[in-house]
Amino acid sequence: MSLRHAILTALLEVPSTGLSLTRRFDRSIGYFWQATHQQVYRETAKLEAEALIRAVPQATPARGNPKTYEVTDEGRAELIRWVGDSEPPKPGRDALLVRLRAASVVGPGPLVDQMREHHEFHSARHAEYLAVAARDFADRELDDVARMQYLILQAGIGLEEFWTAWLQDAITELSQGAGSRKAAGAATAG
Amino acid sequence: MSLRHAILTALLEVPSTGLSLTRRFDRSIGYFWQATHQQVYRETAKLEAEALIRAVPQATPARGNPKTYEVTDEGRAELIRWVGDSEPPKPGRDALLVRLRAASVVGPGPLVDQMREHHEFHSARHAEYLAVAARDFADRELDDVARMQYLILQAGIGLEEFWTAWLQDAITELSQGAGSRKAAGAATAG
DNA sequence: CGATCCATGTAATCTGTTACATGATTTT
DNA sequence: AAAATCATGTAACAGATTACATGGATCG
Repeated sequence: MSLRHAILTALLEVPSTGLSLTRRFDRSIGYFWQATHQQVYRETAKLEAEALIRAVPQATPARGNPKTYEVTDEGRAELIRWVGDSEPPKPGRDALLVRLRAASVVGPGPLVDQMREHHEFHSARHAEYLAVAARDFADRELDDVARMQYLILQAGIGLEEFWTAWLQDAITELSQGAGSRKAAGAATAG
Repeated sequence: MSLRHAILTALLEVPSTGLSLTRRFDRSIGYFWQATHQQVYRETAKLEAEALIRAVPQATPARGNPKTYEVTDEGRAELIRWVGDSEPPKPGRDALLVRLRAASVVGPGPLVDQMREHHEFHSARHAEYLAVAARDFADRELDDVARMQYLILQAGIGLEEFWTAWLQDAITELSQGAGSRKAAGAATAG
């Protein structure tokens, strides 16, 4: 159950409304954990009911009557507890690899086009991350907090770098193979 | 909806019972798509109802009366259709990175131990993949099918390689930093 | 003949996704 | 005054997880 803890973390960093939280799930947090606004609203409602977060009273209510949340002491304690939790590592789910495996059985079809799209996506994101790294972490002394943040960013950079390279290989392979032969229904008993 | 297509692929490779399918989701398929036996049974029931797979009549029913499934022509057609489907790439969810980000706000606690476990896991899996690569793909001419399978394996190898290296870095960083200072509640508005 | 494993399933719950609803506030 | 945007939500559903149930087969 990481969503609530991602929200607690985000709110500790800076108190936010549901919508601005959602926006952050499209950006920095969303690089490794996504959530739609419905998930955010549902979860903030629960968290407020459990008194792990609370709405900050507002002097001047803005339009749409937004509620700004902040984390309570109980919320902070819960987050600290959770950080110490251990969870067995589990490999992610990757639909593209499922597709490629299917393609190895029934033939690739237009899968290469898909891969080109993915390649573009990952390569763009890679550039994005590098820009953030240059902007926020280059040429300065990093304290412990900044070093942890940099580590997270480096994970992102490394992953995008990997996928970009792998997709490039895969595209080359599939483009070459497609013309010469057709993939037959050979079996690999997993 | 990749589960059903992962199942179709697996059954095309080799007809299986629910339980042996589940086992394959612990091994080869499970390297990039996991499923519990409940998911498998539910999905095979649906697939059979939709006539995308069918139970193979058995001469000698074994214990527990297992049903062996195979893919119908409709099933194969559906899989081919799905391989051609396009789906926007979405970055995976990674609970460990959420934890690390939380740790950058409330302090790392015993997170390093977690990371050591993960490091061990990924390094073991890396070795596993390399063994498979050496056993199944070294020193032989690869046809199109084998080359696609090898591509999938290379994705696994590359990812495990990356995580192993990154975790090593992260562990070093966290071990160094932990003694000197405590992470304070500095903010990074995402 | 009790323990263990094979094989399939039900039920409840949680998490995530998609579609739609509502009202208020800017903008044009 | 209409259109677009802000902000929060409801409802329905799909997908995933966890706990438990059942009955037969084999093993010691």
